[in-house]
Amino acid sequence: MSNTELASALETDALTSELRAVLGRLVRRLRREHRFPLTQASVLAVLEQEGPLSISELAAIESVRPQSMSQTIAELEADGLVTRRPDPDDGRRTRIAATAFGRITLEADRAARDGWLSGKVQALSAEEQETLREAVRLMARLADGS
Amino acid sequence: MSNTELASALETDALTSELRAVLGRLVRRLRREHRFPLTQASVLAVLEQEGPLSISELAAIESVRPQSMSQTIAELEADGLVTRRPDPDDGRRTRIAATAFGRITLEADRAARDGWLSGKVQALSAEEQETLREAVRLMARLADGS
DNA sequence: TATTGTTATACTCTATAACTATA
DNA sequence: TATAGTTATAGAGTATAACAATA
Repeated sequence: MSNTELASALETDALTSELRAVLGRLVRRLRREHRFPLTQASVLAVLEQEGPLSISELAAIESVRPQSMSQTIAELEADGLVTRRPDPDDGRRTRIAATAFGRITLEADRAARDGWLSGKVQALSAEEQETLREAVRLMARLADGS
Repeated sequence: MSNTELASALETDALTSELRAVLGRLVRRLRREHRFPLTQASVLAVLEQEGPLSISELAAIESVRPQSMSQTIAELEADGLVTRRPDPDDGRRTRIAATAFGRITLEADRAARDGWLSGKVQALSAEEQETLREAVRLMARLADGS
């Protein structure tokens, strides 16, 4: 490895470490702004956007195991935030949908939590927002790629 | 609010949602690549870089409560990855340091975990890496700001 | 057999409350 | 009183293993 390549690799390692550190801090910060659990809010937001989905579909979207999603949905249902209906075409599947109460709760949570982050994001300049937008695409590739 | 402002706010909200979603997926992905727990690895890396630190200092760096850090350090110590020595100047403080075994273990973990992420980051173009670098700075402001 | 989903169990990670010891 | 740290307890979030029901 040449000196130039070595220097480049060290810079990449530093970037990687910093990325990992800031991810942790940002997730923890976001968690502290909550009304109800972060995962539940995330699932509810997906359901509101995408309409009724099955447990497996939700698990794939969130990159968690179906068993974990099953638990999350059970909690949301116990709180009256989602309903489950049998899929008319496939007896194995369940169609999960947000309730009206779920949508209202999500909106209230957004005002508190995303509200905090949205405010922060809005305070960034247009150029900074564009940088963040590109970085989100890059991070999605990192997270979802093979 | 004008139509232009409304459109801008909606775009910011979308960016915020996507940022939140990708953070979750990336953290989970990173967790799956582990040898030993993510938090422990993070603390060990700080200790290796910054030398001996107290529980409170580590808690501040990681943005967690001192009680939580106390628990993390107890686990690291039980595994022989760090040592604790009384601070000679302040009887209340403890100086936490990485052991030789801790440094070796961290290196092995990096090969597996940061190795995975580093490889991903290195696969990005120079421009993309620069975007990510800027975004890390922005996210640090979001996470650590008031 | 393959897919969908559940239940049981355990581990990671973090928090709050209540406490001790030192400054 | 204020600061550093610990212990106890609880809750969020996720995983693996074992299982039942349906395709």
